[in-house]
Amino acid sequence: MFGDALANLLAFSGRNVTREYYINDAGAQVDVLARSAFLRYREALGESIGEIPEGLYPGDYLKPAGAALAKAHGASLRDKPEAEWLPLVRAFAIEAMMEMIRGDLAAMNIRHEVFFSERSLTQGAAGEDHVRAVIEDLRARGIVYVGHLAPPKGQLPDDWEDREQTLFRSTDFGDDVDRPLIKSDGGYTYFASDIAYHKSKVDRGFDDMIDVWGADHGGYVKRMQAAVKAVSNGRASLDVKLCQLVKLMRNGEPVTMSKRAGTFVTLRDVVEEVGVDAVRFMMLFRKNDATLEFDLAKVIEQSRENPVFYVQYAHARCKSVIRQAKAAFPDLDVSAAALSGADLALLTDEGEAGLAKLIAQFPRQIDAAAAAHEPHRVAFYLHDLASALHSHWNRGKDQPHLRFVNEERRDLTTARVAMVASLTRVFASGLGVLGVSAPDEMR
RNA sequence: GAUCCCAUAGCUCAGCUGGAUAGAGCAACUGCCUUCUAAGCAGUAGGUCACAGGUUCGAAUCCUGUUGGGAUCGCCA
Repeated sequence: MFGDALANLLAFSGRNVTREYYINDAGAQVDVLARSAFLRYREALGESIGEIPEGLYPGDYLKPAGAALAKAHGASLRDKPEAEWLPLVRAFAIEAMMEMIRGDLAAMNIRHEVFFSERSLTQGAAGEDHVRAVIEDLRARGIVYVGHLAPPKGQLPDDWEDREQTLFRSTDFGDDVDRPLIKSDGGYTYFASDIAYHKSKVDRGFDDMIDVWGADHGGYVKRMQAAVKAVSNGRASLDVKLCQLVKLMRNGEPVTMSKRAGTFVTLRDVVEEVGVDAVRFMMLFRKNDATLEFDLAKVIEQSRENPVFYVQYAHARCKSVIRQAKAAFPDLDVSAAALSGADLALLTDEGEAGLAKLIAQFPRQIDAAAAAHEPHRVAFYLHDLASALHSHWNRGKDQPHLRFVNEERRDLTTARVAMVASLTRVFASGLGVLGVSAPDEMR
């Protein structure tokens, strides 16, 4: 959600943005996934599989994939050796997972232009190995070498053994130690693939890259930035936005996520409970690097108090004013072109001046938020703007001459409607950046 | 042992890249619906900006150190 809003923000401020989703479909984890799916496949064929063995994924989410496999292949895979079914089941399981992920993303209003497969780096259409190519390129430039790594200070891992390995000279680019590229089993490290992936981005012409990671990967930032420098000869930049892990609470108690115990809660569950607008606004109404405490009970019970409604209500009020103005002056032209001729000098009240000032800040707020890569600023700006509008609106209760629609004064109403039309656009645009809907009315 | 992030009101968080009496929401208390939507407004109360130094005309903001919390630390993903 953070990345989606940031991309919206950058696009809205005039930058050329491409949103990519990096699919981790390589490495040992997908083989585990495939074996787990194969187990569900046997289950779907009627076998009793008992407890899911240690080392495989126990989640129920693979059951549909297993059933689909059974439907597509019958019992034909069951007795074959693993080497034969693994590639097939793996591809099938990856597709099933991606289907699920796409569904989750859609439910949260998150869109991507590109889904980039990690597997394609080593197994491209023409069979080329981009990871190998990058390593060789860097080796030729002396940035990759074979050497030894000192063990970490403090606690020594019990299985530590000194060995010679292929290393990336990330210390030349600001990292603390050099980083290995090839595992002891000869496979590439995750980092090696990541270098190739970012190289691919650079080659495709992306000079300003932004990665969005979970905070548990914080130790990874320096080496990735080092790699981007190396791979682009310092031309490209990489900003890594770390989103803190959500600490899920229920009635003040931390919720332990256990799939077996049925206490596993996904963001999608929350979205389905309280609505995508409320969740998105809540997630974006804070800095990305601050830990988010997410009390499930409170979120659901107090969803009425979510600040998103405050802002959406402000937008709805603006729409209401325009409807009322049309009712009072049926022939009033509320198009942007017509309203641009309104006499804004008639807006002399301090509340109106305050609103006008805030409206005028919108472009600068957008620019500042975009430059800092901080979409939450937009959310806070909108909240301030909504506050100013609600406040001014209520002054019309005691002072009827301040109401937006004045049936005696067509010129004044026109000027006020012009301002409200701008407000409407700002609310709609700002909420659009956050990926939150801007309803015409709330009842 | 090392690196990264965080510490602001009882709670959840802002603080526009160094400016004047540090702000909002929730919780508490007091008012406002025959009038454009009360999902709203006005007000009261609540803070030694973790602590100690430093830079500066000026620091919640920048630097150093300390404490407390979180994350990470060859080949995991």
